[in-house]
Amino acid sequence: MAAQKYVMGSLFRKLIKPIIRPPLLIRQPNKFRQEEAPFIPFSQLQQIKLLESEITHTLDSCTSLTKIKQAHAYIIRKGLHQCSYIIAKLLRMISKVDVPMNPYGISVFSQVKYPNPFLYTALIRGLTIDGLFKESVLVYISMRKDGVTPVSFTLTALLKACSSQMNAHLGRQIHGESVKLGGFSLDMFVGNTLIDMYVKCGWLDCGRRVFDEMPDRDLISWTSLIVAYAKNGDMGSARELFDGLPVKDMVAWTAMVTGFVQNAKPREAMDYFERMQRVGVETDEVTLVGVINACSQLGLSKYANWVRDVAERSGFSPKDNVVVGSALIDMYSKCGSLEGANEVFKTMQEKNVYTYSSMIVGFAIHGLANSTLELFEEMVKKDVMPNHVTFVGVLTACSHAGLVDKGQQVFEMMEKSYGIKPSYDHYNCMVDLLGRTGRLEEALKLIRSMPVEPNASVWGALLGACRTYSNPDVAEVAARQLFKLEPDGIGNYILLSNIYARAGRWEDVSKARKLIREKGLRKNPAFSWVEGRKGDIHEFYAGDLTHPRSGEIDRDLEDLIDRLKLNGYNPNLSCVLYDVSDEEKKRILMNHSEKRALAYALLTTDDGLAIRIVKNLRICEDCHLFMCGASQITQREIIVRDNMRFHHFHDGTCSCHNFW
DNA sequence: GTAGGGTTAG
Repeated sequence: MAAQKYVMGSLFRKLIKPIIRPPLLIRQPNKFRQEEAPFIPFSQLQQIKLLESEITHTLDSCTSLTKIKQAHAYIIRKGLHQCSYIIAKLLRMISKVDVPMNPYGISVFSQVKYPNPFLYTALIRGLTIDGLFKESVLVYISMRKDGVTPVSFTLTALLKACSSQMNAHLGRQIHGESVKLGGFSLDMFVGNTLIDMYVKCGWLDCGRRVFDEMPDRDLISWTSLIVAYAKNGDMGSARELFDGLPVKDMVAWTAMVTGFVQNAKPREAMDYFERMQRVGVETDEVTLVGVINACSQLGLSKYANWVRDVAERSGFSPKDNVVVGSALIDMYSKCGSLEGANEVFKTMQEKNVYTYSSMIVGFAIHGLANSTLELFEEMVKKDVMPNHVTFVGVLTACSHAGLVDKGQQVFEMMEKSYGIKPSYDHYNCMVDLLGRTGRLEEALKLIRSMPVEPNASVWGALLGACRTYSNPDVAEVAARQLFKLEPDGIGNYILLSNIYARAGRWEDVSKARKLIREKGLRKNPAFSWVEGRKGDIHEFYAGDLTHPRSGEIDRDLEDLIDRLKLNGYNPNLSCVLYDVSDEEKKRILMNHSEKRALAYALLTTDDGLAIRIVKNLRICEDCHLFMCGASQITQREIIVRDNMRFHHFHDGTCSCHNFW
């Protein structure tokens, strides 16, 4: 019976809609309505309808404040400035055209005596887009005071505002209230926006609950949750949800690809992208940026060219797409190919701050300080405003090249000339810059002069410098702070113990190692990867001899070491920070993952080709020396990307000039 | 009106 009633109800609404829907002067169902709403005869209604469509049409082409003002004057002349529908349209145009909603939009709005819910909503949306959160909530409050019932639109606009303010409490309150008012509490739009809000505010569980309670879900609901899990580092749950999707569109696939990239799983990202292509899902700019980033993380050149090809074939050429182009620059430089990066940079017609910054960072991590500084000047000349990332690039370049004065000059100029306040990242670069040249005390002074409390990465940069300059005293100062800020950061304990080891303070070494054991922390294994002949990837872990061609690798490596020794190479035993015999130290050094990766590459790739090795930790002095020698003896170019920067080994020397 | 995105190093 009840069901029948409902069907009748909706049928009734459908039937009468064209007759009773007042197309213009929609009045609020409030107490004034009956007395004050003017009666419009049917003949006039027809005319007004025509006018309405004419004005709507004009509004669509409003592209500036002047045009909007003209349109508004016209609306007033025609006597339609009280019409919620028309004014709502005007407000929507105002937010599109970048005219401030406050005060112009508000003044237009306040001329309407009886605003309907859609007009209120247009104002709330407009204020939200302008970032005027408080104002949009105030409008909502006055809407409720006036007895105007919010519609589904209103709720999505408000929830979006709450999400941008990270105020899930208020969002929940507003939603709860609307549930009481009835009707649309969990319609798909509201539900999806609610999920998104909870997720963006970090209330993943609440988001999940909304998802579970929604009577109907669509792809958007699923994708929102997939993204939430991915951002939370839970790719397992993301994958589970994704697998459960009967129909997967481009956005859902892209969410997975990007999710893997954000969780530093580039191989899985590539894998998903390939699957996505196999099932014939289209690729757009966003997908491409994801794959390109995956490739940057992998750092292997064969994939780089393939990805660029895919981009071109999908119709996104760096020539006319600044986003794809900038991402490609970053990718090529992280794959060790500055030529590739440069080539893309030159072909790009539009260059923005991302483009320049990517190229600047590219030069910086390859140690080309002069090119970095030149490009920075060019960018300024062309009126592209640098941002904080640009300065990270410039400062990194100064740091890698030991240009202390220049770096300090740039650091000061940042705020004075460009109004960019130094952030942690910039302090980090400066500590690194001072620390690398041995000015540990100065670096410490800089940290102590910071206007905000120094964070872990700043202290970490100092600790790293203490390792290079074997300074256990300053190291202890940094370590004390780090242990407070990152009690579970294994790297800090290892660094400190290595610094003690260098200084021969073995008792302190064992104390530091005991601390690690007590905390149950596990060391990150060191590994390297290298491309095989067919673009396949081979991973080598330090001391792991399970590669199928381990026997040959061992043999060739010993052979290579013997040849290097004839050339004057002497294993640098001080790189082994264990208190063991020299023989054992030599064995440990030989099993460093980058050496094994090199031996494998020499074994399997053709002469004349550059060998590219990517590793997860910083290259040690002995391996650096070894690579220099190997590049001379074998006459192969060797490019190693460690977690800091690139080293190009060529004919016995390295591009970093042994300063890294 | 609702979902996926660009440049950061140690």
